[in-house]
Amino acid sequence: MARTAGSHSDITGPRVLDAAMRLFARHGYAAVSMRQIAKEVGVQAGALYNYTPDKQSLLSDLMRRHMDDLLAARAAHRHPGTALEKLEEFTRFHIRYHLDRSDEVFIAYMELRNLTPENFIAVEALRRRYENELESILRQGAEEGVFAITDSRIETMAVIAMLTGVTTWYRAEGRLSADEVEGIYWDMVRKAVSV
Amino acid sequence: MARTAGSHSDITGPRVLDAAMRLFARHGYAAVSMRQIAKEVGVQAGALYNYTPDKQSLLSDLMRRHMDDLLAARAAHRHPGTALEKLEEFTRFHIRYHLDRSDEVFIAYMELRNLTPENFIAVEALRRRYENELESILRQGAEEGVFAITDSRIETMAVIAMLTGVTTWYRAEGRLSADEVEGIYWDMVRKAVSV
DNA sequence: CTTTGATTTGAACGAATGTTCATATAAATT
DNA sequence: AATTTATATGAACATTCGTTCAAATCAAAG
Repeated sequence: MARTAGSHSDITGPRVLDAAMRLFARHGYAAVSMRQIAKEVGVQAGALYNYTPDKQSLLSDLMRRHMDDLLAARAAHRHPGTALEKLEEFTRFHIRYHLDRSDEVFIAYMELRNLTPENFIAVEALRRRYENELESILRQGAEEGVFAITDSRIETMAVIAMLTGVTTWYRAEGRLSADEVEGIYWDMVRKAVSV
Repeated sequence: MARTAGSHSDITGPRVLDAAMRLFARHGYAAVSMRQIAKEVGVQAGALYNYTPDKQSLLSDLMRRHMDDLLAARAAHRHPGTALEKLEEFTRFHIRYHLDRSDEVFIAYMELRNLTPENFIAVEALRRRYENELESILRQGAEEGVFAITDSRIETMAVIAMLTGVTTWYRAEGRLSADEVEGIYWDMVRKAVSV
């Protein structure tokens, strides 16, 4: 018996997913070859198959992990309170979380069509659970009489689209800090859904 | 001399761009082969090169044409008026236009990274011109004292992201008509930027 | 040091890629 | 009917693709 601990797979394994994430985010899943990923890791293409059964699994693993992490992080931030308090918390959480992980977010939104049907269904279900968090906040606000909700599903999608869009233009070295961006978006979200 | 009029290229030419648009929107530029496009047109792959110098030109032509059409349509709708009137006009125009051309819009937002650097610069400049239309409306509203603008560039991007997001979930056969969707989004946009 | 087995290499596989081109087809002018 | 030329074919090109696998490598256990 040998090589149970201290083997390279502990190191190479994560690096494969890491390289795949960076390359998929930059060039797109279909445009990235297994050989490019291998080169980024510093290994031959054949070695990748010790860590993934195929290329498709790299993509679906990245997506599932992202959605799982997002849902877990969100659950950790959830507190009881008024709808307005919850909405502010959700807004600030969403922006902060997405700014910190622009690569994962980019992949999660751009590469859905490159998922196998079954993988797509699984990832879509996780995404739907996250969206439902916001929708139930908006519904609570409507019951409290503080939010003007015509169709809670549409308002949910509109708010999420607005918030997630921040990843397409925000640069850490840019004019505004993440805190300032958070504040501006929170102002807009609050006004957009308020009565 | 022969074949100046009535030749097949009048028919095949547009069909090539049309097939490319549909397939790029569905599967992504990198995932679509010239042979798939040819099959959709009902022709052999070699014949495509009577209508495009290469695959990249198909993408950049689609994008430029879309941005040109968008800017021209927008120019045709532009009227003098208050900032609020202009914003409503912009909002309704944007949603209506984007709902009618979901394939073009999808490509224009998803395939930017597959453009050659020079093509990217050209398309990005057109997109920027369109965004500037909205930004100047927001600035006018700030001067009039009716809009609360902290950073006009951010508010511009936020509004556009929210509006464009409608293409990701709207289905013509769905629960709501385009008119109803327009109305809901206009309510949200107006409130989001108002003082 | 030898053994053991996890890890990596490097070559090979068939299939698919974008593009080219000589050849064939067919429509419109002469 | 003969000629001309735009259009399309179908085979071929050099690469690259995802994936497999026997053989080499190498670190830890005995």
